[in-house]
Amino acid sequence: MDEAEERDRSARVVVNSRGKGLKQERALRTRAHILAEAAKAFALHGFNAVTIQGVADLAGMTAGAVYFHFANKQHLAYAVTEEFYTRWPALAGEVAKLDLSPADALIEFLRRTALAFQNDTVVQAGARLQIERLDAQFDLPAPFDVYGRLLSDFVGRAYDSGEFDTGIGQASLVRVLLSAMFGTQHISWVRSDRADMRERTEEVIQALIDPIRRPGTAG
Amino acid sequence: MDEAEERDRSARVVVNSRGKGLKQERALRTRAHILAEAAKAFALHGFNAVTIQGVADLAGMTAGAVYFHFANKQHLAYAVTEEFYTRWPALAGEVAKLDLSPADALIEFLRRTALAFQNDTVVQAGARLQIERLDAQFDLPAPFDVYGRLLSDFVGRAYDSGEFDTGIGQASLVRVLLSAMFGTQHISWVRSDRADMRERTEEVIQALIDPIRRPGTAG
Amino acid sequence: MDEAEERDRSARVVVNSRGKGLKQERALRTRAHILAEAAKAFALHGFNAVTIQGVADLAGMTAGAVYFHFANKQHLAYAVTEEFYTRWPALAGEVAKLDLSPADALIEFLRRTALAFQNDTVVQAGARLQIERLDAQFDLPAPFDVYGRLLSDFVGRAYDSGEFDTGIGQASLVRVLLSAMFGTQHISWVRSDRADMRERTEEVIQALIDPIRRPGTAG
Amino acid sequence: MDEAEERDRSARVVVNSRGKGLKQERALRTRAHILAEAAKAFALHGFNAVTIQGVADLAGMTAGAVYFHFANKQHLAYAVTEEFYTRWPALAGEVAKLDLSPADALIEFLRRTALAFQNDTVVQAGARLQIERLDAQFDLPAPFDVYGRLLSDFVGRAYDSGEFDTGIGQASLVRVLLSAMFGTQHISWVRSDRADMRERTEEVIQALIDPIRRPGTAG
DNA sequence: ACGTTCGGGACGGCCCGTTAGT
DNA sequence: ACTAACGGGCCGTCCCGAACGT
Repeated sequence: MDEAEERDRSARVVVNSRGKGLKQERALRTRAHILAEAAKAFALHGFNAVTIQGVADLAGMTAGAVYFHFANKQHLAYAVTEEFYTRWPALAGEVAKLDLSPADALIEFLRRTALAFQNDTVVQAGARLQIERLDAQFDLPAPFDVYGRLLSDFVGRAYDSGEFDTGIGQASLVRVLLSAMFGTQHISWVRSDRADMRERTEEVIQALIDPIRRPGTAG
Repeated sequence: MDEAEERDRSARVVVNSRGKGLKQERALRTRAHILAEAAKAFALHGFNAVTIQGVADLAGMTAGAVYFHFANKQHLAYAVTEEFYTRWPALAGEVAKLDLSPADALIEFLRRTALAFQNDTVVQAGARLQIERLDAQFDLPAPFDVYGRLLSDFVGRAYDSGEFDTGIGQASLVRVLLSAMFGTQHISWVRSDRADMRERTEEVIQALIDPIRRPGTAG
Repeated sequence: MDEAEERDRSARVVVNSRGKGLKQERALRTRAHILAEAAKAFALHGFNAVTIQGVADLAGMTAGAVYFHFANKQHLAYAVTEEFYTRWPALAGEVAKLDLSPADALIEFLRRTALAFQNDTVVQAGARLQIERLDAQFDLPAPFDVYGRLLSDFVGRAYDSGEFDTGIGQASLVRVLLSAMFGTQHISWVRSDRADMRERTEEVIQALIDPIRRPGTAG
Repeated sequence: MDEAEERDRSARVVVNSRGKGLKQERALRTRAHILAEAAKAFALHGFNAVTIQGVADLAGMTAGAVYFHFANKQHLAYAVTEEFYTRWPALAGEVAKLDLSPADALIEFLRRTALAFQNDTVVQAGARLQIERLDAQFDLPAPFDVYGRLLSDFVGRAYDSGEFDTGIGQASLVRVLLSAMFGTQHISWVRSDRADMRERTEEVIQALIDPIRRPGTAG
C-alpha cells in the first residue's frame, strides 16, 4: 500500500541515521553487495528470468533480506539502472582530465565506452534492462539521454574547435553516433559476447569521425 | 520435452495432406491468423508479458486452439521470428527489380527497411523477440545474419561499381551500417515510437554513405 | 487487470455454452463441490485462516483447479455468501407452505433458523464471513437485510392479523428480534458450538413474542 | 514455542522493579501507548489485517520496540482483550454508585454499555477480537462471561426487589438480554457504524424490560 | 531497561504454460 | 477445436529473532 512512499528502505535508513554510521556501514555494504549480484544476474538473464530468490542465493542471503533493502523486484532493477546512469558522467569526467583535443577526447570517450561494456557488469545490466523496456520506468532519465547529452558535449566542442568539417549537422552526427554505438554494443554482445567490442568501436570511429576530421588535426 | 520431435504441428499437417485441401486451407488461415495476432502481442509487450491466453483472446479462440497449431509458446515466437527473417530477402528482391545504381539500391534498401520497421508488425515483433535473447534459440539463422548478408551484397556491388571511395574497408562499412541501422531503429522506437524513423534513417545515409560517394555518382 | 470483468470463470462458461450442456454438468458439479468444501473451511476457520490450497485439498483437487472455477479467494467467499443469502427466502417459502397462523409462522421461521445454523454449513460459513467484515463486500445485499426483510414480513402479518399486542412498534420489534437471533446464534456458537441453539431460540421466543401475544391466540 | 513462558515482558518488568520507578514509568507509558494504538488498529481492521509494523508505525516506533513490550501479535491482542474485560466491572461500579432502583440500575447499565461501544476504542477492539475467534484463547475468561455475570447480578437484584414479573426465568432473561445487546451492538456497527447504537438499545429495553416491569415501579 | 537495525524463514495468493479427454 | 484440470513456481508479505547500542 501507499506505493510511491519510498523507493526502497535504504532511503529510510539514511534518513533515520543521525550520525550513527556504524551499523549502517554493514547495511550499506550488504545493499551494495546485493546490487552487484543483481546486476550480474540481470546482465546475464534479463529482468524476467531473474528471481529474487536467485539474487538472494547469489548474494548468500535469504529473499527476505533482499526485501529489506529493496521493496520489490522493480526497485532492484531501478537501483541498478540508477547506478548505470552514473557511469557515463564519471567516464566523461575522467576523459576530461586527460587534456586531449576535443576530437581526441570524443574518440577516447567512445573507446572507454567500449571498455565499460566489456568489463562493467552494471553497464551491461543497465543496457539490458533498458532494452527490455519494462513498463514502469519510474522517474529515471529517458534511455540514451544521459549518454546522448555527453556525446553532444564532446561533439560540440570538436565542432567549436574547428577540428570537424561541418558537412553534417552536429545534432545529426550525435544521433548517428549514438545509434552506431548502441547498435555496435548490442551486436557485439549477441555475436561475440562482446569479445570484438573494441575492434567494432574502432570501425565506428573510422566510419563516422575520421572522414569529417580536418587534415592536420589528427592525434 | 522430446524436443526435436517437430517444430510445430503445422508441419505434420502439411505432411499429412493428401488432397484434402479444404480443411487445410481453413487450418492454415487460422494458423496465419494466430501468428499475426501473436506478432502484435510480442511487438507490444515482449515475450514474457505475452500469455497464450492473451494471444488466444486476441485471435478470438481458446488457448487450446492455439496449442493445436503451435506446440508451445516458444514455437509461437519461433514461427514469428521465422517469418520475420523472410521479410528482408523479400525487401531486397523488390529493390533489385527497381533498376537502380548499386549505391542507390543500397539507399533504397535502407529506406524500405525503415518503412518496414514502421509498418510491419512481424518485423517489429521479430526485432523485439531477438533483442530479448530468449534462451532457446532453435536452429534459426543467427540474429542480424540475414540482414547483414543482404547489406553486404548491396555494399559489395556499390564498391565493385566504383561508386564508393575505398577509404574504409567494405566489411567494416557493412558492420557499421548494420549497427547504425539497428541502433537507429531501436532508439526511434524508444523515443518516438518510431515516428521519426525515416528522418533518422536519412541521417544515417548522410553520415555513412554520402561522404564516401564519388562525386558525380549521386542519384 | 480489467477487474470488474467477471465474477468468476463460471460466468464465462455459461456464456460460452451454446446448448452443449454436457461437459458443463461435470464442471458445475465440481464447482458446487469446491463451494461446499470451501463453506466447511470458512465456517471452521474463517476467511483468513483458509488457504486455497487447503480448500483444494479438501476438494481433492489442485489449487489450479480451484482457480479455474473461482478467480480468487475473495470470489470464493463471495460465492459462499451469495449462496448463504438464498437460504433465508427458501426457508421462508417452506414455512409459508405450512398453513400456520402468522404468529406461529414467525415462530416456526425462527425455529428453522436455529436448525439452519446448527446443520447448514453454508449458513454457518456465510454468517462467519459476514461477521469478519472483509473489505471488499462486492455488490451483495447488505448483511442482515435479507433476513431482516423476511422477519419484517412475518411480523407484519402477525400484527395485521391482530395476534400481537401493539405495545411496541413493529419495526422496533423486528430489529430487536434480529439482534437477539443474531446474538443468540453467535453466543451459542462460541459457548456450546451451537449445541444449545434450540433452547436459546425458545428463550428468545418466550422473551420477545409470548409477552405480546394476545390471549387465546396461542398455537 | 515455549508458550506458557510468560504472557509478555511487561510481567517481568514489574517483577524486576525494585524502586527504579523512573525508567519503568516511561516503559509503562510506552506500553500503554502501543496498546492504545493497537486497539485502534484492531477495532478498525481486525486481527489479521493488523500488522506489527502497522501498529509500530501508528505508535511512532519500530516493530522491534513493540516486540519488547509484547511477545508476539497474539499477546498484543490478548492484552487488548484483557483490558477490554476490565471495562464492564468498572462500568457496573459506576452505576452502583448512582443509588438507583435495581431495575433502573440495570437499564442504566445497558445505556452505558451502548455509550462504551460508541466511544471506547478498547471496547470496540475487544468485541471485534472476540468475534473473530482467534484460535489461541489464552486463559482469559470466556467471552461474554464477565458481562453476562454482571447482567445476571443486575437482573437478580431486580427480581429480588420484586420489580420484575417472574413470567420468564431469570437466567433466560439474562441470556436473551445478553444476546440482544450483543446483536444490537454488532448490527449497529455494521449498518450505521454505531451511530444508532443508543436508539437500538432503547428498543431492547422496551422490548425486554418494560413488558415485565410491575406497574408502579417505573423510574 | 529500552529501543533499533538488519536479516531469516516460511508460506500464501495467484498466474501461467501445458495436457488429458472430448 | 474446447473444457477442465494439473503442477510448478514466483512475488511479496509478515512474524519474528539476534546483534547491537544507549
